[in-house]
Amino acid sequence: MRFSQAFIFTLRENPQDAEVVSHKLMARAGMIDKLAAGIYTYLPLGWRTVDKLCRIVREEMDRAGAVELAMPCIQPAELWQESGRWYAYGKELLRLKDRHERDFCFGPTHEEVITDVVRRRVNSYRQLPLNLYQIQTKFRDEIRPRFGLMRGREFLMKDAYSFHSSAESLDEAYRAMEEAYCRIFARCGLSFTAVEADTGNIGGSESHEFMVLAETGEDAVVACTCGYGANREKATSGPPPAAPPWPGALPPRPELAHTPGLTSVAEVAAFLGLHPAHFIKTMVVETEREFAVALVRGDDELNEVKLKNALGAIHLQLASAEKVQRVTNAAVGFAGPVGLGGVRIVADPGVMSLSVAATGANRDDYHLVGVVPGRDFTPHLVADLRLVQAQDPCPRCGKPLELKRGIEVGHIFKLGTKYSEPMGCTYLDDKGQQQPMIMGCYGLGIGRTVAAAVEQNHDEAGICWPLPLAPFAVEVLNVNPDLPGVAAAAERVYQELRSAGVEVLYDDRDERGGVKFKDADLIGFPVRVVVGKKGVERGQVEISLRRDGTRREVSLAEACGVVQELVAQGGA
RNA sequence: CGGGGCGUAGCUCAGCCUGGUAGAGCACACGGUUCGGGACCGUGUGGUCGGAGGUUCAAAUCCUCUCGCCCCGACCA
Repeated sequence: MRFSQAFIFTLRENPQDAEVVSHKLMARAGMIDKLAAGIYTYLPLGWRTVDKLCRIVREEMDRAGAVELAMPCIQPAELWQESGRWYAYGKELLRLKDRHERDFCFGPTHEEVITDVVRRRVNSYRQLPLNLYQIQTKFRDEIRPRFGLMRGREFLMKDAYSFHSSAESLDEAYRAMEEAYCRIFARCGLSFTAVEADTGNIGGSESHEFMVLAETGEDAVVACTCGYGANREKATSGPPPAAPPWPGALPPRPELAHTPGLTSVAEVAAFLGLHPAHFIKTMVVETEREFAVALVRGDDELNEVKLKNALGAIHLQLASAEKVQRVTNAAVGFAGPVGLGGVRIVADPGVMSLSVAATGANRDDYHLVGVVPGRDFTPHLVADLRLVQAQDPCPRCGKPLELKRGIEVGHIFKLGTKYSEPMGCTYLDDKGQQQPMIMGCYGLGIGRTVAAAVEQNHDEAGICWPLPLAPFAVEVLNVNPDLPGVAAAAERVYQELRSAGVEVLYDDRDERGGVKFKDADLIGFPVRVVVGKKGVERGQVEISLRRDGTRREVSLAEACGVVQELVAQGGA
């Protein structure tokens, strides 16, 4: 491909709305172009990279025994009503009507469609297991799209769905997908980790996320040197340090303490001469069907996802001040479990292990001191509600946990029968009994993975593509296009590389050398062949690597061979 | 949805406070000098100042409404 014909428009400056490096660099390199919030055009260079990733994904999916198909992006509401998600999904689901006023949605995911496809054809355990995948554009009307391709509304995703007649079979497919994902990300040159994850609204029993570690990641993950890793939403820890001994004598029953205007644990603790760990932090939350109260130790934070799961809720949020008032008869900051009725109370084990504690009195400007869990109140449920902190002991080995940030590039789930059951996707087992199929689903964000690759592979000058994702492996840079001898030499190298099957871009533009060098660095071709006047006079060209900047002079005749070798070595 | 910010040339922005002929750099076109790391000089093209309404002799500038975009939060296979 010749640069002059390649539709490449680089930007000298960062677009005004770009926040993270991947967005800035991909926009400047002329790979993507924003059309609307969270909606992007892949320009030719960007599309080539996407295509590279897709090929890798297809190879690994095929290797793992999955079969490709393509489902519609527009889906009828009926299917979503069958699974129940038409009602469970919020505004994130883009709903539309056709000219007959029939309801449709733009698919944010395809469990319903694939389940329908399979249920109408497969009816025997002999036809299982199955694993089907597609690479397709999806749309989720995110509340807040941001960070370019990292959180778009319209985005490309590979999604695979497997169907089984036994948990063992599902497990096999799950492991195969896990391995395929590792191979995919490794082939892309990404440094990543797989962590345990919450299953969210998709549902299911087991779930792992593939995280590319990066400062700009939107997800918090905890990791231990022993190999334990989990999304912070899901992470557990060993027992945190016990609260310090209670100062003074244990009162026979809770006593009121006047704490005017003191609403935070830290303030009240300081005022009463107690440690924050002596407190029971009491939070009122609201789910789609009830109010509930969560209790964690004063020095801990609430993990809302854990609470949501403990309550069996789909949506959960902290109650507004007005609703807190209604539930506790007090302003925010004075809630406590003692004497609180009419709502379910869920306590973290850390709260129950306090021998004595202080907490809100459900009365403005008062706290209770000397509260004994189990004596003065009894929660309806005790469950892990604690948000894991850095330095907490690892739940497996006890060593201190690390807190990192990651970009979620893949997510795999064991769905079980969450879709097959309501949608009647069943098979006859070897005893002639009808059973719902056991399902798994496996997502991989294409655009997000590309963005993550840029986050991990760039420098001051631009992108440093890992060779497998580079839009072109090699650029031939003609420094003096006006000199016929140089042009002929560059043309020769270009043609030889092309004939050799190397993906090469020839910068034949009538531009100054500096402009071409800057563009080459920005776009980030792993290998560069510079053809210029001085070299050509000696029959030499310069070959350099983007990643480490190393250069070498080789003869014109050798150039193609050397480049092929470098490409074969991975361009690094 | 709550809080904050921004919409002026293709791009990045100044001008707005304090109303009075719409600007710069880059890009683009032409001429010349340059030519291995985003060249220089000259000339030129290009703008319903996001939109609607209002105040005023006069609005990019002040007021109201509206749309879009960005950031923080809540939210999220």
